[in-house]
Amino acid sequence: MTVTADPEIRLGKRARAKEANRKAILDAARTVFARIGYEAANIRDIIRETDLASGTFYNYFKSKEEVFEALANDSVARFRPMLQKVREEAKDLESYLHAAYGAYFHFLAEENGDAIENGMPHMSLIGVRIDTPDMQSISDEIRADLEIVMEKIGLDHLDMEYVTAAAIGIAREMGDHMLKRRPLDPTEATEFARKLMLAGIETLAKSPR
Amino acid sequence: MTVTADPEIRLGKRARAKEANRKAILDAARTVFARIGYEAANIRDIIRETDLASGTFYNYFKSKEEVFEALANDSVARFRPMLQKVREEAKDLESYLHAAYGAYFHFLAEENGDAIENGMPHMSLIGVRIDTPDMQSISDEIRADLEIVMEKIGLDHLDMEYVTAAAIGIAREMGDHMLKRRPLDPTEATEFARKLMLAGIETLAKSPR
DNA sequence: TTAAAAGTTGACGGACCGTCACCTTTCTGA
DNA sequence: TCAGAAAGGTGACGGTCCGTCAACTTTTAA
Repeated sequence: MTVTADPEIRLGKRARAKEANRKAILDAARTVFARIGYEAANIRDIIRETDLASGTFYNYFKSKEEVFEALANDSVARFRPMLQKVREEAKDLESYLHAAYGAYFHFLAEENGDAIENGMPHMSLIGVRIDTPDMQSISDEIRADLEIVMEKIGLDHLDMEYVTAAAIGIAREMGDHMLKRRPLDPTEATEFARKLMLAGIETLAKSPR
Repeated sequence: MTVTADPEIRLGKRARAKEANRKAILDAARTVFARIGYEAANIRDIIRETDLASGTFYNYFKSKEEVFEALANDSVARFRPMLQKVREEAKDLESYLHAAYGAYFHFLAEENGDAIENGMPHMSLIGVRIDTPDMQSISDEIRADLEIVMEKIGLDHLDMEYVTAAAIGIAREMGDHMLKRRPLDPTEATEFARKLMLAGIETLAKSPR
């Protein structure tokens, strides 16, 4: 006899419907964005892909942009634990860069490997040139991580905002290009970025201020 | 007695009006984008800012996006000669990186220094996360330049697409942050990027393939 | 059992879209 | 110089999508 673990039971009918509707809208949006592209898509297209009425959309989201943000935040939510793991396991700067770039490029390859292909704008972290608040917070996390790692080895006198910006800029731009190559090779991209950034940081640290 | 140098004379009334209308629309667009932001702006807002009729807009541009592209291309057109100069004067990799980043960050500072401030999305190269064809061609030019400079010193066995992507990613992301700092210090950003990238490339070149 | 609360529905007024028939201005060449 | 042709400006119009809201249905809770 199940106690109260199953969402079908612990949540009322009303709450379950809400969850389902929200998910239906997000799924529909993913489908529509993939089919005709984010720019071209409109709210009616999305709602038509579900069996809900147009008015219902507005009980869940204010705009197409907000739906996009929710999808992007899903990606961020999936990525964040990886970053957490990277943070915990990193021994030094090199291993941190390796793990962080590795996590990012592999994540990107998996998220977008097939899903995109056609004209769809990047749904995951990359290229979501719409910078959502969640995105910003990832950037902040990385900066904090870098500061910790670099402080350990006495390189914390650098301009950490720029260091982080450079690290992220490399990831974003390289990521775009990596996704266009066949076969997808996130490992290659990881090695490249790691070496580049490591050498850069070490040299900057030595250079006179 | 003026011969035929003055546009007021060498062009017919018709042609002059066309130029003026086009310019009026572009100026209005710049104003409106700056005032209410690119996303929020619509074609009627732009045309209302001129003394033209709505139908006239479509004799010049197909959409708001196309206007944006024209504005972005203006920036690109202003930037391209600088890149040309950098190319001609660069002696080696270090001087090329210095000159190229310098050109970019100073250009950015001048273009956006005041003009932006409020919520306007970046109009110049940076952050125009809408990647226009002209933008792409700048990227290609830089890659070609880097290839030439690096070939001279025997570093041309690297993955030049990734080298270029990294260089541009650093510029884009650092540029965003630079613009948010007061006082604007493009020289600082230039130094940072140059050192980072130079060390990275040299190390990559030495590392076993 | 039933009244209140929550949530859904789709029709509606409003905004912006892109077009096009009409009109004004400029150009051309006789 | 002038008349017919060409270019281009105009704004009203039908169409689409927007976001809202009163009416309705379903769920909850007492």
